[in-house]
Amino acid sequence: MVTNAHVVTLRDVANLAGVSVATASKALNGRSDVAAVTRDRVKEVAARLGFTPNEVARSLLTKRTGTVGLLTGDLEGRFVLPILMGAEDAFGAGQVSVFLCDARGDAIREQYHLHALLNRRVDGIIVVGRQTDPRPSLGHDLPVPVVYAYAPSEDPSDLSLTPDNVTGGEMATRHLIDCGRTRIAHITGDPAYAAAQDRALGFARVMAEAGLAPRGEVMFSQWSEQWGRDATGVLLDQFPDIDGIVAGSDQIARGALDAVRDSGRTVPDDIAVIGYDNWEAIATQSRPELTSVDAQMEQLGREAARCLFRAMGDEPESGTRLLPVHLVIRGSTIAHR
Amino acid sequence: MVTNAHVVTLRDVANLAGVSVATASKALNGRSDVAAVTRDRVKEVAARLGFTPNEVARSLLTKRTGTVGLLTGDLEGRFVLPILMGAEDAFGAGQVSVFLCDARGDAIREQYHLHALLNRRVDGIIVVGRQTDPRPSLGHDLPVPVVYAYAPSEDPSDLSLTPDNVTGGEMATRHLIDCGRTRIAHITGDPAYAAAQDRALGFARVMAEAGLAPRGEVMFSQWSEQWGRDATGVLLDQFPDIDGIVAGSDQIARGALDAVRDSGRTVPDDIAVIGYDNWEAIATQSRPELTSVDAQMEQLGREAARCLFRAMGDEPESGTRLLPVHLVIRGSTIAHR
DNA sequence: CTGTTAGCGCATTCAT
DNA sequence: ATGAATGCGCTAACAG
Repeated sequence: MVTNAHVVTLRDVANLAGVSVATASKALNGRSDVAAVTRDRVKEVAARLGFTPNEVARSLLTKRTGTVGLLTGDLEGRFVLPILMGAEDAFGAGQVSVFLCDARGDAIREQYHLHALLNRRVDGIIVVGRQTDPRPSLGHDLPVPVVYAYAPSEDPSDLSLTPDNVTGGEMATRHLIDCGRTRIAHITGDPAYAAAQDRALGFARVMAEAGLAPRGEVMFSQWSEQWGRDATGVLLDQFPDIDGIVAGSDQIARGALDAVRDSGRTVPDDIAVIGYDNWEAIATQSRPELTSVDAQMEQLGREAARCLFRAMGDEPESGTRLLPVHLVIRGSTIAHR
Repeated sequence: MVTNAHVVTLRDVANLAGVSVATASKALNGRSDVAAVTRDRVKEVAARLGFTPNEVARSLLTKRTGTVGLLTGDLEGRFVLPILMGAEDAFGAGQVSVFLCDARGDAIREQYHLHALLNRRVDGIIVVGRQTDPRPSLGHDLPVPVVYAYAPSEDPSDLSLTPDNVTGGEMATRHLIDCGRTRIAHITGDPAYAAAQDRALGFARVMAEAGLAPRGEVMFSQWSEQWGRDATGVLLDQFPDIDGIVAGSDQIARGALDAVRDSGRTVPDDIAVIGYDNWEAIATQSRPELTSVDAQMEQLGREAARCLFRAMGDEPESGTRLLPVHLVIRGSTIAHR
């Protein structure tokens, strides 16, 4: 703050090095047509003066700012953060800086932020939703490419990346079956969420394939531990022979763990429980630790960044791509020994 | 993407409106010396063409980009996210866009990001740490103001904002005493954390003031539920008459809840438990819900933004300011009835 | 190899 | 009230 009022410019460097601004520019940018001695001298002076190239000026000229916008609906959501991290990471390795915009679930604010981003001439935009339900497209009359992450765009001609929840539900269910369970129920969250429906679909498919009858209907309600406890309580009364529970989220699974223990049964010996999301704070802190399906959000963010990068160069892709999820096995399905 | 290759510029607007670029600029920016009819015409044309002022060009001229950098050491941390949200919110209300940079705990990366931010000519920087332990200063030879949030700078001539953990520890302890508890212990996390030490200090002070002897030494170890369970188990053996536990975090508190229940005792009737951080996912999902101390991170982020805003204008402030925390009372200290 | 000339898009003098 | 000229800091043609 107390520094020299004058930020040193390329002109200062050139003057002090006794060359023209153009030559200084070439020297600093490693262009070939400049004498080695000259280059060294310029670089030395630049370093001595603490010269930092003004990206703003450069951007104005090159029509590329080296910035992208990360437009999120809701920062609070557990899922957006890893996506941000992945994207930030993928870009950070390059030369791109990231503008973070939180619309707080408000369409007006989103529009406002979108304009700010366009005015700032970002090279591209990643839209990160909080749910896997399709969301309205930003439209196609934008001067920059857009990639939708987690929440896909309603418009199939946009490029969207979203985790494969159906396969996730299948994997979870198959894992319980592989563990020798046959009397399995599915407790999950809000039926209004595509995530809940998709996972339930995966569950139903694998059960049918295996020729197993689910213990009761799929139980939809809320994404909370409370619901996990309550639903499990009902389940244990209704089907005392139950030996496996596929939960729609780690929180629900954790509630299930508590209810099973309260009933005097043991996890995983009597009943195996599997969660979803692999939320570390929940999954690794419970007793026993929770086997869970990991949607690899950070990976998704990285991939979104790569897609955007490609779209900024060549032809843009389109369509909704389902990204793979994977299983993290812990003590709630396979006991330690 | 398929749009007009040519982004419309002020010159286009001026041409079509039949005025000079200068006049168009004045009209759009609401300067007084322009005829009402002319202004309307220009505005109409601008709207029709979908003109968006190029902030990059404007920045080059005005020497202000309307951007700030949010430099964080670790996005994963639960504490930085609300701070980001608060800052983003406080700025978003104005005209400032936020660059998000995650150094991932690496000093080299931090330096790298710092340079990128300076090259992009941000108007200011907020440095967000993951712990409340003081961190190295970015230095004073920067051309823009810096505010440190959560993790204060080691240099007292920097401006730092950090939550008041000592008072937080005091509040928690006093609350238990107010609830009629007198045989109180303190279980907390890693003793290497300033947060653990500060809260323990607050605990010790209030106990002394109240003339109460803590049940045993403060138990330091890890910020985990496991530790909360284990420590509480020991405590219950050693001091069977215990009636209150001040936990250094919500996770520890939750472990304590489990251990207390396992011992056949009841919370809060037999033993009151209070957590720290007010981490919703933990505090509101436990049985009973957890009373906790909230450090108001979002508030801290907002305040950091305000401070930076001020520093960008007038004289910069300095020193480490402790921000107030507050108590959120739930069922783990006062039973419902 | 180096320097000169021309802008990038815009806001701001200063004439008119 | 309007417009022509100037320049922010830099890169990219050119010409020397």
